[in-house]
Amino acid sequence: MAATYKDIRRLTGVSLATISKYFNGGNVIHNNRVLIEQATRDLGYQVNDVARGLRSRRSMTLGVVLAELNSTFYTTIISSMEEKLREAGYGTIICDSRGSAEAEAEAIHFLIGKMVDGIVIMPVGDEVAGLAAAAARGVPVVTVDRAIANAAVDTVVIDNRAAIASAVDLLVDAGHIDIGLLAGPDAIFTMRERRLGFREAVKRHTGRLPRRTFTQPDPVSVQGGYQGLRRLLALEPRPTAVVCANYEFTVGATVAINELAADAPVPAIVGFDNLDLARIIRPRPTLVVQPVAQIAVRAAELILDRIASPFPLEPRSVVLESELVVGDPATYAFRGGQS
Amino acid sequence: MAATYKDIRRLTGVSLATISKYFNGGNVIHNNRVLIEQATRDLGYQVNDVARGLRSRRSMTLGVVLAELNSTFYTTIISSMEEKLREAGYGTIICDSRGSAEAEAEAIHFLIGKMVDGIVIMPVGDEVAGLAAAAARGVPVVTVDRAIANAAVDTVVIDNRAAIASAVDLLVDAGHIDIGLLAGPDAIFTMRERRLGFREAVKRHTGRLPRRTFTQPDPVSVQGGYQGLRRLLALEPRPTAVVCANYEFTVGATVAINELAADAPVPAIVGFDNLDLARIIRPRPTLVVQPVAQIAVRAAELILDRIASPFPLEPRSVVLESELVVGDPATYAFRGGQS
DNA sequence: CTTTCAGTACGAAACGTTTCGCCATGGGAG
DNA sequence: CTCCCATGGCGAAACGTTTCGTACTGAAAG
Repeated sequence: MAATYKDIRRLTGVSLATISKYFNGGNVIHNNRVLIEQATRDLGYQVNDVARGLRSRRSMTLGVVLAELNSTFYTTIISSMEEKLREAGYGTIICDSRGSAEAEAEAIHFLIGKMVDGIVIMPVGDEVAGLAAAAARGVPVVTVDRAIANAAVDTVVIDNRAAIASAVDLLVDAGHIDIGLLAGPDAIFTMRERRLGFREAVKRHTGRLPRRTFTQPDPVSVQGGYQGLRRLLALEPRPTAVVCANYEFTVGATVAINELAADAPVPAIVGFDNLDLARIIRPRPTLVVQPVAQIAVRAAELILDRIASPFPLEPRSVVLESELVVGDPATYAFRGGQS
Repeated sequence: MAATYKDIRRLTGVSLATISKYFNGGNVIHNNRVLIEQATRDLGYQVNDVARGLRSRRSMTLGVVLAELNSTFYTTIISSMEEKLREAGYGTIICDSRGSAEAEAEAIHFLIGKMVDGIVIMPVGDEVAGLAAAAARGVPVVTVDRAIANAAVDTVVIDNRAAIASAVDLLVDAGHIDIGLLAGPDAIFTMRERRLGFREAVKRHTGRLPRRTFTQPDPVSVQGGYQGLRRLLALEPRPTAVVCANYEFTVGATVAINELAADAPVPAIVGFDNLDLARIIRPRPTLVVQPVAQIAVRAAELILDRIASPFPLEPRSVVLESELVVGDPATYAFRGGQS
């Protein structure tokens, strides 16, 4: 159905080798160039990347495995990354692991079968099952957002401890002492780091470790943030401020606060990610904002670099800084002790 | 580097044809089956989909072209669709056209080169440039969310007129007469349909066509919704209610309303999409909610069906209903005439 | 007037599968 | 005991490229 080099040869008399050279930017004598271009137009010819990939062993396709397609944070990263990769000529196959390590391993298997030239992964847990398989086939891997225990892969993360510390600092400055944390399980890199950062920061300020933390098993759930905030508020003494360790928790906590009885004391709150949120919620919340576009761009750079490099590179690790976007003072002010 | 059939043959003595049969689920005598399985394990063998795709002319990969990866509405659809497609054994290559018809055509070109077995597209405008090329190569196409003028492709859309009408009905019932519309340009199918539905509904109720509509050239922009609402409110007489024709506009309009002076009359508002929004904004807004998961599933079904069908099918069109999720009465109540 | 060399062109052999046509085997029907 | 048919196996030829080694050309160098 679709035209091939052979059709072009038939129309032009030029050999396959020369046609290949033409389509790969090589030098071709003017006359042949014109002939090939004419034939290409006449036939509506388009290079078959599958055949090309088989022979050249480069599929010009990258795989992306992410923990949750339904999360703004991840899709924003994908969006920037896809743009960058396409500019470099690469297509992007996206797989959603839905937070399951098993699905993640399957996805990697799948991508290897598709002969992707590299894999960008936002890992579910601390171990990624398919990593050995990828390494065995020389498929480079870059992890994003979450680091992997002692694996020789490139990594892009933010400084999670500093991120949380900046939130704690603000709250302490505002007069809060009893601060709660709403985070996911320690099995998740970001949650563990943020919890550690939280403890460090609280200890640094108060000399004591915090007690008020709530761990929600499902990290990417609005519902979890909702319940978590309610649990925290049920504690005695009740925390006067809460830090939410990711976007979904921030949304859930906001919902819960919205539902508080009018006379109930509203806790101060600092959330995570997604600046848009700051614009639609009143009073304007304070958020730890990650440099999403940068994360994406750096990840793309790392993987492209590694693919291009003729010899194995040392594993590299990029750590980016987050920013605390301070909202309406009413949302983080200290309004006196517990009720 | 990676093992091939030849390696398996070397270890087992079984012919390539039989090995192929095994990996395609054919009948293989018990002894051979065991041998092949053993060798597969020993070698860490995995089928090369690129070679398979070249020979069998089925790449088991689908392309998705969407107008904006940075839009919850689209990513939610992608998420459900990817799951469905993967279950059927297909990988998904995602391309973001960023609202540009040119990028859209490029994306289709790119996908055709990758020998995708089908393309799901959320078109930018009323014409899709690459459609002919896809048809010429027998690559089936399904459009989602937006229909395309007289093209022989399958389509999944919602009943946009009814969707908007349900919003207008609610507002009219609440006592509003002077209702504004915040929509994007008519070049976009959904925007055109929703505007038409709006006019029809208003006319049906009031006997007159509405005058208060604002068209924002950039349809997927929060900023546009923000400006649009301010423009509408600057009109004399001022509309007492506003319908927002998509998600981004709804967010933008909400921001604008949040910024209204405390004493300024707040217009009633009905928005579009993304139920999560309803949970974090207080008072709870009224939203036209599209059946996102269903849209995705139906689109996946259509494309898989068409790929599987040995003979060309009639173009099919699926129209789904949206749902009006009514929020806090305060957000749509009529509070008297214009100021 | 030969030698050399840069610039191109070409044929043929890959790349790792699937698929086609043909052959061997063996058990049941006649 | 023969014949048939179902089952499974095999070799070889694709699929549409890239790439390797070789060969041609004409102009510059000797």
